[in-house]
Amino acid sequence: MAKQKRVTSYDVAREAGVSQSAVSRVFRPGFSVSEKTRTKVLDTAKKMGYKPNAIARMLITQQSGMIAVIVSSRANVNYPEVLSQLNKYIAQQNKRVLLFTLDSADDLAGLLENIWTYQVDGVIALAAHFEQSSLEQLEQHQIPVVLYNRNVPDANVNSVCCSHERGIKQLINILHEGNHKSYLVIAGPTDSDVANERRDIACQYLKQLGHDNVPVVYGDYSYESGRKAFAKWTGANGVPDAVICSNDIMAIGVIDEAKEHMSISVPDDLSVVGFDGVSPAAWFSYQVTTIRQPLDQLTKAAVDILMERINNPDSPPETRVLTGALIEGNSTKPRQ
Amino acid sequence: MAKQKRVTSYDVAREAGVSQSAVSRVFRPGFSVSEKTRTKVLDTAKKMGYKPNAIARMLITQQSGMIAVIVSSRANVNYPEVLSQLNKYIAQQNKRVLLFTLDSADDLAGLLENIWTYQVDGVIALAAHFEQSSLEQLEQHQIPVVLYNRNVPDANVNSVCCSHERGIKQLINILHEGNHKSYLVIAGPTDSDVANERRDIACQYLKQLGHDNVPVVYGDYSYESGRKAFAKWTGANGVPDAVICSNDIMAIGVIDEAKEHMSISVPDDLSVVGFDGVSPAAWFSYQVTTIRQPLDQLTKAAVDILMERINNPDSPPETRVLTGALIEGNSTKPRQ
DNA sequence: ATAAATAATGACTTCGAATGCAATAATCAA
DNA sequence: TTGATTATTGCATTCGAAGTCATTATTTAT
Repeated sequence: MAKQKRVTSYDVAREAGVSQSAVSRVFRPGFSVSEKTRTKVLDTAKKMGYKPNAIARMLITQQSGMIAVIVSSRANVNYPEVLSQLNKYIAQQNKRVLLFTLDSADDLAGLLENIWTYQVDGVIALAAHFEQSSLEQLEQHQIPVVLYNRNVPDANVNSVCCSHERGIKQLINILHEGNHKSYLVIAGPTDSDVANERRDIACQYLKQLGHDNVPVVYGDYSYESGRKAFAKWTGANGVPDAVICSNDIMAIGVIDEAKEHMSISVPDDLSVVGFDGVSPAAWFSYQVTTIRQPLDQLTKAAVDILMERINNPDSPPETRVLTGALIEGNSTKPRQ
Repeated sequence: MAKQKRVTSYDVAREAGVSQSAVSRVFRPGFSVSEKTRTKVLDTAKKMGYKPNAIARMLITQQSGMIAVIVSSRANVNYPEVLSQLNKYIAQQNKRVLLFTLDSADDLAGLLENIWTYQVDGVIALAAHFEQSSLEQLEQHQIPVVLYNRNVPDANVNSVCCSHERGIKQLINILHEGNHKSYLVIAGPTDSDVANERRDIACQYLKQLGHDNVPVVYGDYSYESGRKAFAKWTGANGVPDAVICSNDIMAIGVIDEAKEHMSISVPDDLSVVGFDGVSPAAWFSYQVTTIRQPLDQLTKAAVDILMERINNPDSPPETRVLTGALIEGNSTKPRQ
């Protein structure tokens, strides 16, 4: 039970009667070692329980094999899943995820400095509101970055995102063609870029279709906030024909609120659409009409793009926009 | 735009006219440095954009400041949230989460070797089925481990878990006292320790209360699996008085299946209980009677215990069992 | 068999910060 | 002012593996 001392490449070298360099080469792929020494080293290494120290390797190779993933501390509803997926693909590339939490937006500069000290091979940002200057900070350090579901207009950034524009227009088309007249938009938190984007797209497109001055109320993406926002607005203004929610969970809240407290039938008296395509949206009690974000492809694309920049730092920035799939549920229905 | 060279402590030392040691000491808390050199160093460091390299520091101090978190690749439903929480508390301790994925149980030994090479300060395991031997492997390397929601009987391990026993008994008491006669247990995947534990506790306690040979069918914790398991069993055997599901999501599946395909009313004709207390369980359309796992306390406890072992390696192993809160929803009702 | 080409090896340096130790400077007491 | 204490400093070494370069062993060609 004595405190095990760490076995180093020198220990193995001595024991196997070779040089430390030889041991090192055996553990690096594609280096020239004779079969004899290779087996000798591998045998003694196994016998002594030697594994190359990742930290020392990082220091000398200047490559940590780690990818920094930045998530917001007040986690957006489906980010945990995104994180899981990312981790899966990153692990497939034989790299590791090093997690960083961003508490408030103004910590970003400090956080990036911090990330940099870890010599990470790349960064994937889920939550941060990136300014151009932050990106430059990382560029200076030659660290490739991919933004997930975050568009920085006219910046040279790698990013993947689901086309909110296309998706939201599809949803609104259904409502518009279904002859809905009065609308309500329930948007997400205003400090979220994505939430603002979804809101703006909806409002603009509605206007374009002739629905001026559509009211907008705000939630925080949660079930409760959806319920309350809907209850409060309808209490004062009556029931609209259709509610456009910035995510599925709030849409579910709206549906439940209608069901519980009002004698409003969804979809007969009220149509509701969401966004994201999370699993509860498909549950029988809700069947929300929504756009499913291609989570799997999005995360895979993010990792692909990042790997490409890591292996080939001069590749130009790339934005990959994937389109979500329209899911026509049972929460919308044309008016007579 | 030229490739920025890394600023080292030597560079700062030269520029500030002091030794490298001085620079190092300025950046370590609690070391003796005169006020004059401290400011001088800090100024030039800031001017040159110097930050101590975390990797080099890890190598020399033998402390990485990283906590390995092991998650299963086929993620258990609510692990993403657990991960987020853990990350939050670990970040509070000024440490980082390094994620590791376990694909199949037999990779564990290799994975642990791998983890060890990163010199992590500690390990939190969410998913792994740990054998005593694996634990010894880490113990040899002096790396403290905390198991999350995983009991290794008569092993000296640090662990936190929610008392399944107490919770499930509470749920069953409600059903039993509510005069339910026929039961069905829908268990989780058999390769999950937690799932098996929940199943066994339910069956044993039911037996103890005089309900022999309660049938058990299996799902995989998913909504669909809950629906199908319930549909299949009732199709062949009729509707029981009560269904005990190993998690909330399957319970929700059961409720929806009853609602959709059968003219079974929950809770009038059928009582359903779940486990976990995930948010959808509280939604108006379901209101599942369940036990809420104290996620926040569990994760906090895990991190606390780990930090204690890191700072004081000789602390004896500790198991902290937290009790979940019973939530009486609207999915259960006493029989006449 | 011998020159030429190739493969394998080891000595030594490197990555960047931390720290033991000895030397020096600053402070204090008398 | 001098010696004793204490606070700062710098030198040199360390952590553990990787890679450069020159050297030696091996293979191939002639």
